[in-house]
Amino acid sequence: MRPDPSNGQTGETRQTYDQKLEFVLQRAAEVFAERGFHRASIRDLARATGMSLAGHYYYFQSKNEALFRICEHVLRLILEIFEERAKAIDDPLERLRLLVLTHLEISLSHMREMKVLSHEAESLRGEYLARIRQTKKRYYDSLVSILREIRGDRRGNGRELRLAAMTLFGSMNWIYTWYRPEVDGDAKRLTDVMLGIFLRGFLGGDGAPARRAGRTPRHRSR
Amino acid sequence: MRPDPSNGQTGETRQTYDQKLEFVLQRAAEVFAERGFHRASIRDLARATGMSLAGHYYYFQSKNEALFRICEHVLRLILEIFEERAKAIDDPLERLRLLVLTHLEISLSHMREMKVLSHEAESLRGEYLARIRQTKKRYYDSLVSILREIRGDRRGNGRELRLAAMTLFGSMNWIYTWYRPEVDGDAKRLTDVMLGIFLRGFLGGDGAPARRAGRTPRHRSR
DNA sequence: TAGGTATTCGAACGTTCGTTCGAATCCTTG
DNA sequence: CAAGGATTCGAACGAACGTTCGAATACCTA
Repeated sequence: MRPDPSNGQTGETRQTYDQKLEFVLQRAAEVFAERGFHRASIRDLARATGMSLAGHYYYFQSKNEALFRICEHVLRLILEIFEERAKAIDDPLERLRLLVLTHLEISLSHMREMKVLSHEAESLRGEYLARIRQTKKRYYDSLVSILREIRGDRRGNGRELRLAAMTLFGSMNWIYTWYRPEVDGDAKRLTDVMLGIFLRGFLGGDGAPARRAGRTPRHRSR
Repeated sequence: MRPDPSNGQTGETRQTYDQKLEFVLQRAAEVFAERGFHRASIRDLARATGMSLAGHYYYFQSKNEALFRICEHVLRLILEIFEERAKAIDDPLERLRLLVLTHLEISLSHMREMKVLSHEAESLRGEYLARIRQTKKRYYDSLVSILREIRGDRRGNGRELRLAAMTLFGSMNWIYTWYRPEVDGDAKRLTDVMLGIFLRGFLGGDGAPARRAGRTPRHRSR
C-alpha cells in the first residue's frame, strides 16, 4: 500500500513516503507553533506545504493524529538520545548534566516541535493523550531517580524530589517563550547556567531557603 | 449607560454590573483554561454561566476582549500586590522573596487565570497584545533589577541576569501543569523550595556550573 | 402605577472548519 | 507502450463558530 519510492515535491529529488511524511509533519509543527493548534487549519498547512488541502489526508488520518505524531516524535527523540548517551555514564551528576544538555539541545534544534509539545499535547484525547502522558512519565521518572541518587537517602522525601524535578522542568520548558539565539547562546551555555543554578541549590538545600544573607532593614535607605 | 445597580443571576442577591462582569470573566477563565481559548466557544461559556449566548456581548465586545481582560487582570494583580508589599522593604533578598511569594500565591489562588495568561496571552493581537507585553516587561524588569542589586556589579552582565530571570520565571510559570494542592503544599512551601534552589544557585554562581562534586567514573559500578 | 433604561434573549447571518469522495495524475513495473 | 498501484486534487458536505440585531423582559425611579 505504501512502497518506498514516490514522487518529489518540487521536482528536485525523489522522496520516499517516509521522507515526505516527515516534511509534512515538520511544516505542520511550524504552522501549529505559530498560530496555535486549534487556530491553525489544514488550509494553513496546505499553504505551507504547497500541497492541496485534501492531499494531506494521505499522510495522516486526522488533524489530531498530526499533532500526536509531532509531540510523540520530539518527546521520544529527547528520551532516546538521553538514554543512549547515559548508557555508559554512572555518575549521577554527569547523568543529570546529560539529561539537561540533551533536553536543551533538542529544545533549540526543534523549538517549534517543543512549543507544540508543551502547549498543545494536553489537548489530545483518548489513546493519543495516554501514550504521550506515559512517555512523559517515563522521562519524569528518569529525572527523579537521578535526583534521588544525587541527594542520597539521607534526607528529602519524594515530595521534595517532585518539587525539585518540576522546578527544573519548568526552567527548561519555558525556554521557547523567550529564547533568542543571537543573545542567549547555545545549548551548552544554557546548560551551564541552568544546571549551575539548579545544582548548587539542590545540593546545598535541605528544604529551608537560603535566606537572610544580610540584615533585613524594614525601612528604605534611599 | 451602565449604572451601578442591576439584577442578580439566580435571584439570591443583587449584583452590580461590575460584580456580574467579574463573575462572567471568572467563568470564562475556567472555560478557557479547561478547553483552551480557541477551542472554547461562547456557547461553552453560556453553559457555564447559565446565560444565553448573545447575553455575553453585553459584558464584552468580543471573545478576544474577554481573553485580554482575564490576562490583564491577573497580571496586574500580581504586579500591584507585589509593589504594594515591597514598598516598605529595602533588602533586595527580601524583595525577591516577596516577588516569588506573591507570584506563587496568586498562581495558586488564580490558577486558571494564570494558565490562560501563560497559555493564550501571546495569541492576542494589536493593542491587546501590546498592553499585555508592556505589563509583562514591567514585571520582568522588576525582577532583573532586584537580581542585579543582589549580585552587585562585581560580575555578571545583562545576559546572565536575563538567563537567571527566565530560569526563575520558568519554574514559577510551569506550576499550573503539575500542581496538586494535597501533595505540593501551599505557596509558602513552594516559595521556600523554589527560592531556596534558585537563590543558592544564583548567589553561589559565577556562570560556571557546580560540576564534578565527586569523581566521574566512566564505567558503571553496578 | 407609568416610563425609561438596563439587561437578556431567540434567531439568524456569513464564514470557516475538518473531513470525505471520486476522479485525475504521476510513477514504476512488466 | 500498457497496467496498476501510489499520490494528489477539486469540490462538496454538515457542523460549529463569532457576532449581530431587534424584540422581550427586568428593574429602578418618579
